[in-house]
Amino acid sequence: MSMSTRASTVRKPTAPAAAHEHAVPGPSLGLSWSLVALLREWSTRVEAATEDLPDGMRGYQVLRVVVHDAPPTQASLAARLGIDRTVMTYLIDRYVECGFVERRQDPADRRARRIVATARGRTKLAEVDVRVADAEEDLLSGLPPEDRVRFRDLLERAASSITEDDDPCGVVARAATPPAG
Amino acid sequence: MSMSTRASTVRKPTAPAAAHEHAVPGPSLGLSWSLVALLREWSTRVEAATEDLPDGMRGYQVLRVVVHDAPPTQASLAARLGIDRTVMTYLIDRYVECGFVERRQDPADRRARRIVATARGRTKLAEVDVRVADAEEDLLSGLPPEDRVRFRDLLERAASSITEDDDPCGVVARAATPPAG
DNA sequence: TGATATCGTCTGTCGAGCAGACGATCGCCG
DNA sequence: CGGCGATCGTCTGCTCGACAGACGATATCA
Repeated sequence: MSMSTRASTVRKPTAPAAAHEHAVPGPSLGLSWSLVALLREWSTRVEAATEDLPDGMRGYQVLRVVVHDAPPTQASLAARLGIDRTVMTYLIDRYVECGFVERRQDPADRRARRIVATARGRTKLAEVDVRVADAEEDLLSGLPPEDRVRFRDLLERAASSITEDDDPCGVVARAATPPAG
Repeated sequence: MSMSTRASTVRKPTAPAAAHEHAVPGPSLGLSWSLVALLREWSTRVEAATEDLPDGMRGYQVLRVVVHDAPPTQASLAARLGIDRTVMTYLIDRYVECGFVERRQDPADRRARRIVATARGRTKLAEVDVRVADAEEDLLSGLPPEDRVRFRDLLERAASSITEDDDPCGVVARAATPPAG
């Protein structure tokens, strides 16, 4: 769908815990506001939970994919997570340094490097996973348990519906439709 | 809670729509993944919807507060949205240039400038609001309408529970607390 | 009145992301 | 077999945004 390079400038809001204004707008400033608020808090917490991992949350996402998927190449990782290749290079560098992953020549394509997780990397991920899950549960502590479950479910469905739509051929095509038919 | 300056590095993932790997991990990579995915798509779309506003989505948030609240000072705006004061300065600058807002001396405190929206600013906001709402609705198009409503509701409740918990004194204090000692 | 804190502004520095070029390798096609 | 374009990972240089710090103006308190 090629949103072009346009969208940028969304950098993380810094949030140095500075606010504390008494002029809280109160309720319902729209979906945007809720999402932004939730996101800010979420990223703060997850960032804290992943602080001993290189590149914080982003590195966490990378490690996650590396561990759960078949050893991906740097390019596929980059594409999947929306990270630049050049960035992926030194991101992986740091993970190699820490002994969390290894670069291996793909015997089938000697240009590519397969990124595989070390035992240490897996252990670390498991550990951080717990902290992250914890932080997330904490994040939703304002909701009664049943609603949390519902929320997670809806969120997941919404997200998966997106990642599928990502490809214009997507949902339909995957069955048996010739592209642009 | 003072997360210190630590949490950074969360910059927006670029998302040049490059992926299209067939190795979609399938279901349930956790809340993180869903949130990240949803967020990425959301910010791409909202960014597009707010592209003719200075500073994109962030500027949009600012304008929103300016229009809906009593004229805030730059400092309160900055604190509220987690933006640095020095950044807020030139952000407002641009909005003044565009004629969307005005700076007015606060008669009660001549250091502070009250940011007030112009008629033009209000109009523009209304226009962008529609586009954003549109984009958001589009974002959830993968969910049946009833679920969208439920999702919005849950999201909003989760968010508001957070912004209140934000300040430990928060809800209670808002009644009658002297400003910062 | 003087001391201290806050508001908004300006300047300098730092770091991250991105474009572009490069060597190595693949795959294709003649 | 040998050339040709494309791709992978890397490196380099540039650009842009965030943040620290200093500054004048003003408020507040002693």
